[in-house]
Amino acid sequence: MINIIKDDGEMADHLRQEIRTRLIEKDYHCAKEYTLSILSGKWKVVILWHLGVEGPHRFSDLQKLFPKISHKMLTSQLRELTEDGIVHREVYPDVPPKVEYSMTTVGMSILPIVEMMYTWGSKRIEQLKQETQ
Amino acid sequence: MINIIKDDGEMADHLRQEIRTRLIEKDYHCAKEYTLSILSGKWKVVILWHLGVEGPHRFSDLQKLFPKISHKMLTSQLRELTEDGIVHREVYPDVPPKVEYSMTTVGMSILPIVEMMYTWGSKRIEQLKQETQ
DNA sequence: CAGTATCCTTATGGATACTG
DNA sequence: CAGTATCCATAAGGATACTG
Repeated sequence: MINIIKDDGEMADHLRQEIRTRLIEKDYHCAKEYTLSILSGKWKVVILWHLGVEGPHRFSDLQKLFPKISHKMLTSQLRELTEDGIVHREVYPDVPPKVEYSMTTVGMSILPIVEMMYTWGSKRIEQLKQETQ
Repeated sequence: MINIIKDDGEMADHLRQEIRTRLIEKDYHCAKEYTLSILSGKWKVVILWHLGVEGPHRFSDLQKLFPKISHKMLTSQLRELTEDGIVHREVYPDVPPKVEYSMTTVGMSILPIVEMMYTWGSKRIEQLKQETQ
């Protein structure tokens, strides 16, 4: 189901929300923009990589993986990925709370793009190194 | 050659510049981030699509293609793509000035990723339509 | 543990005017 | 035509304190 809830909170990713709105209103130029709006975000592709390749992670696991990410950023990136149906959020009725994030089927289907980004980026960085030698 | 010129101008894409700096200092977690930093930008993938599929375009051609883009945005997106070696900027000694933008070889090599983004996005949008029926 | 809420600084991006 | 430069409104994102 298209999640029409528009987050008017302070942390709204404005561009992403705009494209979500345009999607619902069938007013978008191009499907590429939708994909980009899902992947754009300082930490999203690395989060997806870890969830896709290594399996489910808890909130605190991800914090340990990315020591430089702020609490607020990690929260918002995960919420947006969940809203877009890429990531599943499982809350266990434990005390203290336990929340696990994992890839959905839709999420796994976007992983090849992330992998291509990795391959292309690696090659390009190698190329740049050669040229500066 | 890695372009080390750091644009301290007002329109600097901060995240992109940060990753460029980290790249030069060999301080990056992952090559995926570099690729994403190149493609991230409200209009970049659509610009790349048109240049890659339809061939070279003049500045004013692109303005006609995207009536909603501001002059300043188009300028900055093209400058960033040029800095990253994705797009070539050819200035003709004409009066009035003529400037033509085209894909570099490196740019063409990133096009498959843009195409995958298009394919994935189209399928996902179709899927979402089905689910809301 | 896994979040929200608030405050505040920095970055983004539109509108407009000017230039070779 | 193809840009720069400046001003200004809005959005993103860090730090900190609080909560179930």
